[in-house]
Amino acid sequence: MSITKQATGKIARSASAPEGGRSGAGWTASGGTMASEGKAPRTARGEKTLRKILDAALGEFGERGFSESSIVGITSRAKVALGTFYTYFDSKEAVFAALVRDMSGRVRDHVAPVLGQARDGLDGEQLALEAYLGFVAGHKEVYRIIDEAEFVDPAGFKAHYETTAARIADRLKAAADKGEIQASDALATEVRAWAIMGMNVFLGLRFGVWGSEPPTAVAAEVNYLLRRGLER
Amino acid sequence: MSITKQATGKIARSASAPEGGRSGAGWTASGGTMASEGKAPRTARGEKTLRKILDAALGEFGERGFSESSIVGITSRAKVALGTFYTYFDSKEAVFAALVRDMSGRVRDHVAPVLGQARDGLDGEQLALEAYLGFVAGHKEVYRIIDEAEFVDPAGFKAHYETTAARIADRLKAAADKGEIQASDALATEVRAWAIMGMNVFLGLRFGVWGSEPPTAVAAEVNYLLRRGLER
DNA sequence: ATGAAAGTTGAACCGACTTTCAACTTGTGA
DNA sequence: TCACAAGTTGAAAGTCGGTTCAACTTTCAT
Repeated sequence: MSITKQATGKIARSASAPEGGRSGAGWTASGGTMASEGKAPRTARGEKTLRKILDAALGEFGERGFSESSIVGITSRAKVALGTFYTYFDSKEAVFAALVRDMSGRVRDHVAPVLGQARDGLDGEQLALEAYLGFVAGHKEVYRIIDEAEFVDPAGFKAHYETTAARIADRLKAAADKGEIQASDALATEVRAWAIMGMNVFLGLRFGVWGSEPPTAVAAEVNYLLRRGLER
Repeated sequence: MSITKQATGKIARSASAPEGGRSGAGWTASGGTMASEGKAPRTARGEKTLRKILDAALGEFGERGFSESSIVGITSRAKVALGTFYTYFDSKEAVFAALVRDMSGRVRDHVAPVLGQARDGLDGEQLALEAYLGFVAGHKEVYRIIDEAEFVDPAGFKAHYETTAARIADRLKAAADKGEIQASDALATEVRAWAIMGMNVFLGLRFGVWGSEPPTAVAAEVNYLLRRGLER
C-alpha cells in the first residue's frame, strides 16, 4: 500500500526494454559534463558505460520518480554492477542533476529549430508551443524529470526556467523592435515571458502528458489569444 | 553531502516554532475528512492532537519536502510521541494527501471572495491572480506542497488542477454568455482555462515564491494581455 | 607481450526511517 | 467514584537502500 514499499515487484520491472532498442540516442558532448566532478570516463568503454547508466537513469526516474527510484534499479536496467555507478557519480542526486541539465538542453534543441520557419515573432511562439507539445507527448519522462527537479535539484530547476524565460523575453524584445508587437518595459517583458512559459508548461501537462488533443489545434487557439493580446 | 543524510541536525530544527504561535488557524471541518479512514478522533483531545499533527506536517513538508521529511520530524514539531501519529494516519503519504486536499481548499477559499468585487469577468481574473499572488507570497509552503503532490499524491494533484481549471472555465463561459468576451467551443474554453491557470501558477512561482514584485503591477500587466486577447 | 591504468564487480556495512505494540495516562458518563 | 474507552507513549523490530571497497578483469600504450 505504502508508496515506499516495492516488495515483489522487482522481477517485473527490470525486464522491459526502455524504448525499443534505441541506442542511447543523443547524449550531449562526450561525457565530460555529465559525470560527477573528476569522474569522467577516460576510455571508450567507460563512455559507453556512462551512457548506459544515464539512459537507464532517465527511464528509472521517469517511470518511478526520484524517491521511488534506486541505484540498484538504475544499474540493473543498465546491466552493470551496483558499484559501477559510483565510478561515474557521487550520489543519486548527482545523476538526477546531470539528467536535468541534459533534459533542459533537449527541450531547447527540439524547439529551437522550428523558430527559423516563423513568419513573425508571434508565429514563432505558436510553432514553439506546437513543437513543445509534440515533444512532451513523446517524452513524458522528460517533463516529469524537469518538474521533479523543483525538489531534487532546485538550482537546476531554477536555471532551466530562468533561461527558458530569458529566451522568450529575448524573442519578445526582438518582435517589439521590429514593431510587430507592443514594446514593454523590463517588468512587463518578464511578466509576459513567464506568462507565456506558464501557459506552455500547463498546456503541455494537460494536452501532452494527460491528454492527446492535436498540438496544432491547441497552439492555434493560444496564438489567437496572444496575437490579439500583444499585437500593436 | 547527500540530501538523504540529516545526521546531527536534529537538535537544531525541532526548536523553532513554525510561525509565531498562531493556533493552528483554520483546519476545514472537524477532523472527519482529514484523518485516515476509521481513524477520526472521537474526543476534543484527539481533535486537538490531530490538528497539531497536521500543522506540524504542513511545516515539515513545506520546509523540507516530502522525502526529506520524516514522521519523527512531524511528531517532534507537534510535540507528540511517534506512535501518536499512527492513531490518525496510516502512513506518511496519507498525511500528505490530506494536506493536499486541504491546501487546495485554502487556495480556493482565499481567491473566491474577491471575485464578488469584480466589475466584469476579466476584472475577476485580474483580482483572482492578484489574490493568488498575495497568498503564495505569504504561504510558500502551500505552493510547494501542491507542486510536490504531482509525485507524492498524483490523484490529489490532478484533482486540484482539474477543478481549478473547471472553475476558470465556468467563469469564462459566464463572461461569454454576458457578451463580455468571445464565445468559444469546448476545446477552446479548456485551452483558455488551462492557459490562464498556467500563467497564474508560473507567475506565482516567479513573483510570489522567488521574487516579491507587487502583485498588483504583475496582475495588471497580465490583464492587459488577457483583455485585448479575449474581449469581443 | 606486458604491466599499469581504467573499469567492473557485488557482498557487506551502515544508518535512517517507518511501523508496531504493550504498558501507561487521561477523561468522562453513569 | 470508578471503570472503561480513548488517547498517548517510546523502545524496539524490521526493512530498505545508499555507499564502500578489495579483489578481479579489461584495455591499451609501449
